[in-house]
Amino acid sequence: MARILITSALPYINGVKHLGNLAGSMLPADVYARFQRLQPGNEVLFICATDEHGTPAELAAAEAGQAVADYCREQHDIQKRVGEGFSLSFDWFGRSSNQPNRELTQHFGDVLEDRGLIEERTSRQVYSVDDKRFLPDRYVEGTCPVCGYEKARGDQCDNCGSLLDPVDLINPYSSVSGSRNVEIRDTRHLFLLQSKLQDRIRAWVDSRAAEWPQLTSSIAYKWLDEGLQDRSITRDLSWGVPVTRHGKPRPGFEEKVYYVWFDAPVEYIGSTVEWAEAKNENWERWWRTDKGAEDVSYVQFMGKDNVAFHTVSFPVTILGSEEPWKQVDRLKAFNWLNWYGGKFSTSQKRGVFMDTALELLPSDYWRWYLIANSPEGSDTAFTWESFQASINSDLANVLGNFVNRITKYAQSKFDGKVPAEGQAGEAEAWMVKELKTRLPQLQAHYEAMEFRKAAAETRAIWAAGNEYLTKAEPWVKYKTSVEQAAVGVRVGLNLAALFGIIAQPVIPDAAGKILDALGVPADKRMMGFGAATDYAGLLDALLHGLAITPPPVLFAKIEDTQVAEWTERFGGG
RNA sequence: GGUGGGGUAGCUCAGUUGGUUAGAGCGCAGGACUCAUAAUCCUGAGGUCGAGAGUUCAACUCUCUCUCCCACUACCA
Repeated sequence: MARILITSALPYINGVKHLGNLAGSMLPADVYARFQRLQPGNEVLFICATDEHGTPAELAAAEAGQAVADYCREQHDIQKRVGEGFSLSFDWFGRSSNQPNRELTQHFGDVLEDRGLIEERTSRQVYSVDDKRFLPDRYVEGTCPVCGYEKARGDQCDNCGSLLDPVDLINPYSSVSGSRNVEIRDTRHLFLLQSKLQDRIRAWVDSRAAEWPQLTSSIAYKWLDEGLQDRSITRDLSWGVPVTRHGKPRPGFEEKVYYVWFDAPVEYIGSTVEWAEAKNENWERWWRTDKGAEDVSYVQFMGKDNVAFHTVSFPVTILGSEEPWKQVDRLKAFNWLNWYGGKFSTSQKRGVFMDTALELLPSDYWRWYLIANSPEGSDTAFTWESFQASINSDLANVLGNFVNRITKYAQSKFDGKVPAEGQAGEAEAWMVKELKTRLPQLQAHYEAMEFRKAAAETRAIWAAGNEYLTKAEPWVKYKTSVEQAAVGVRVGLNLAALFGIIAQPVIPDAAGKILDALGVPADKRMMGFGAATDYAGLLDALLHGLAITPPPVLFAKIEDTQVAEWTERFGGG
């Protein structure tokens, strides 16, 4: 009996996420969670939340003319609904602004200070008098001291690529308001002394890196090799976790909060606490190795931009606390899903966003495409043409048509019942051999979190079903021997059920329709395939005489006219 | 600039420790079949594996140089 904790990188609160965000963490995490739930005996906890603090949230709220708390509550509800629309099966979708995260973050702040890992330092920051706020580097613009470009950002010049310090900009101004009434002010902040933990973090990475993909470990080692720098973990903002010491406002920090990157990963734990409070469950047996989490296997999913924070920064918080917190075991990172060679972009409205996607097509369509073309090995391009080709071929033609043809035939020739007659022969032996090699491979790909390969293998198994029907040709045999035709129909119906079972992680809605149509009971939908599996038995699992109902067409094809319309509307191509 | 990842059939991508004629899906051409959403099945065409050099009996695979693309580079998250 395995206990598996799964977290997806937390989507930021400032608006509905695009397909790239979905493909790069929430969706594969969901597919993996669904797969693991289908393994007999597994206990799975799948946690996510909105990441709500920070400057962008404040600015987005201001732009929307709302109080930031109201804005976040509204956006959280929207993201929650959209996630449900995509059948993301979070056990809990929390909020980093909720009380549990606040208390945990303050706890970590306290403990780290007790361990001598925090000190106050003064730093110089750009302050916008008119905006009444300190400005993060990228929100300060001005003339580049290197090349003279007039719209350089405070962190980097887009023209010459130089890395900049905002205090070096010539004629700086606020990109929030455009005001030039900005000045450099001293401000006190808490610094986390990451440099002191360099060796411990490296030792920890060494102990885990063998199980991480190359993308993950190379990013972690790069940071370690460059040397961990002490890092400010507080900000001059009002929206965030208040900085406290022993439960009371910290003197001098009344107007400051913890930096969003300090509190966001803590929300993995905080969201679990929210879940436990709501469901009357025990969160510590998932997170405290002294309270039952010792045997938990913890898997994180994220885009590559998040890897450093999960392999280095957050481990500093956890290891530095010297408390028995559960650490990540396996970490799956993704590259980017691109939009016609460029990037998806919220501000430029490039690409398709989750809410809009659901208006166009059912979630299964998107889920299948984004998993079958997952940006695992490198950045991957989304195009309408390949989306159309993939859906029409894989889902409509190979899977949908298979289910349709066999159920319709059973209905017209066998009274819509699973036939009992006939003996398995050569074609069935071939099919058993296919399943015997392919199902364990499918299983292995899922366990290795190789999602493209899992989708390809799933498709190959569906395709083998069509090949089987060509070999068995019940419609030909029916003319001479109804009994022989019955074998093909029985096996075909059982294959349809099996295809529904293996489809569940990726396309849960359609899989459910198939399994319902074939009357497969809930407890017969598990998919743990291995050496002990009775592969021949899979072809004769449905009860003889069981009434089946051909489901309505499972996947409508995507027409050329739709592609043309969407290309026009979304600016692809 | 530094670091990392890529450049393999028209397109999207696999290619394990270097080893016989480099693979898959889509697309394309031809054929078969008719139960089915003109779906399915079979066959075929198509690649000097970014360029050059080196190591080796043997290189898509290892080394070096060059070139192109992308990401990260710690105060956006």
